[in-house]
Amino acid sequence: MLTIGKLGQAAGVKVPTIRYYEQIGLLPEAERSAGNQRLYSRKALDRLTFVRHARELGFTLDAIRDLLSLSDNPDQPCAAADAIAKAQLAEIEKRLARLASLKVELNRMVAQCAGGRIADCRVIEVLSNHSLCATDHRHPQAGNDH
Amino acid sequence: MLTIGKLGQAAGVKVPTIRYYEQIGLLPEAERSAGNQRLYSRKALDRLTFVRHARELGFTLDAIRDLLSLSDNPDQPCAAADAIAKAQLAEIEKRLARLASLKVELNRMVAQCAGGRIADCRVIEVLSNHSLCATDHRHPQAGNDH
DNA sequence: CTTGAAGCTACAGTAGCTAGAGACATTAGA
DNA sequence: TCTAATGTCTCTAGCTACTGTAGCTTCAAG
Ligand SMILES: [Zn+2]
Ligand SMILES: [Zn+2]
Ligand SMILES: [Zn+2]
Ligand SMILES: [Zn+2]
Repeated sequence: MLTIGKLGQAAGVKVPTIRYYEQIGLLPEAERSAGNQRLYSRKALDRLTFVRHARELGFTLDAIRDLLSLSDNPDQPCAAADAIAKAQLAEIEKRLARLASLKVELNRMVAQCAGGRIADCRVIEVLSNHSLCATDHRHPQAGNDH
Repeated sequence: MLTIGKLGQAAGVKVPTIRYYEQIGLLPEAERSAGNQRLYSRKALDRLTFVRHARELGFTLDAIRDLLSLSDNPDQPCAAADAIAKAQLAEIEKRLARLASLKVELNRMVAQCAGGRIADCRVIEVLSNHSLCATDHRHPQAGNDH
């Protein structure tokens, strides 16, 4: 059995994050020692490692919740899990496309500025006026990365 | 003079968002009508349009605050504005790189799954075990996109 | 037995909004 | 002119996924 600190180290997750996951019901309530400290089994470590890896791949906690409960039913068909992964892939692709067009515009802005006064700054100018942009980078609904 | 609703329509910004911007001091306090409703000038519209465009390009509200105050001093050199834009570009590039590697992994996961039971699902398998990943997509600090 | 690290709970804060409640203002039509 | 519909007001709470704080208790090493 591991304490929360050891578990965190082993999984690469900070201690408060583990407690947070328990609080929101993503992880089951941990067993407690006589002195009320949380104790974790190896299985709990696997679960947390799964969570961490899915987070690193950008899945939301809600998606991870679903993935966890799917992975608890090994005999079920995996279509639901695949659908979640595909949705995540689509989301990532959407963000990639958006970021790519932002990059184009930012590059243009920065490259076109000659470095004079604010009054002549291309950065300020473009920010004031979208019609100076080359692409339609406009906000087709994004999510958050991290 | 425009009411807040007209202003929002003209700039493409929702009414509560305008009030929020005022509340956090990003926009100056608006004049008020006899009946205590906010009234905006054309200059206020320009300012809000600037904010919206900068948001669409992914700048944080803090960065926008700085850009706005820079743009109020047209005779100053524009180095500071350019630096903000360059930092934003760097940030976007960082996120792009990360998302690109996430995309690789998600694609692999999805492609490798044959669509059987959860027990054999490649999606679940990869999520359980990072060593099945092709790249090192690991979390080098990300931010959020819009 | 003492000390310091690690654990506990509970609450506040982050970014950038969004949504709702309940009251007042304005405007268009009958 | 009255009324109904829409718009606006303030205030509060909620969203994601944590992170940090305060003030305490427990545990392990020396
Ligand atoms: Zn410049
Ligand atoms: Zn633009
Ligand atoms: Zn599958
Ligand atoms: Zn991986």
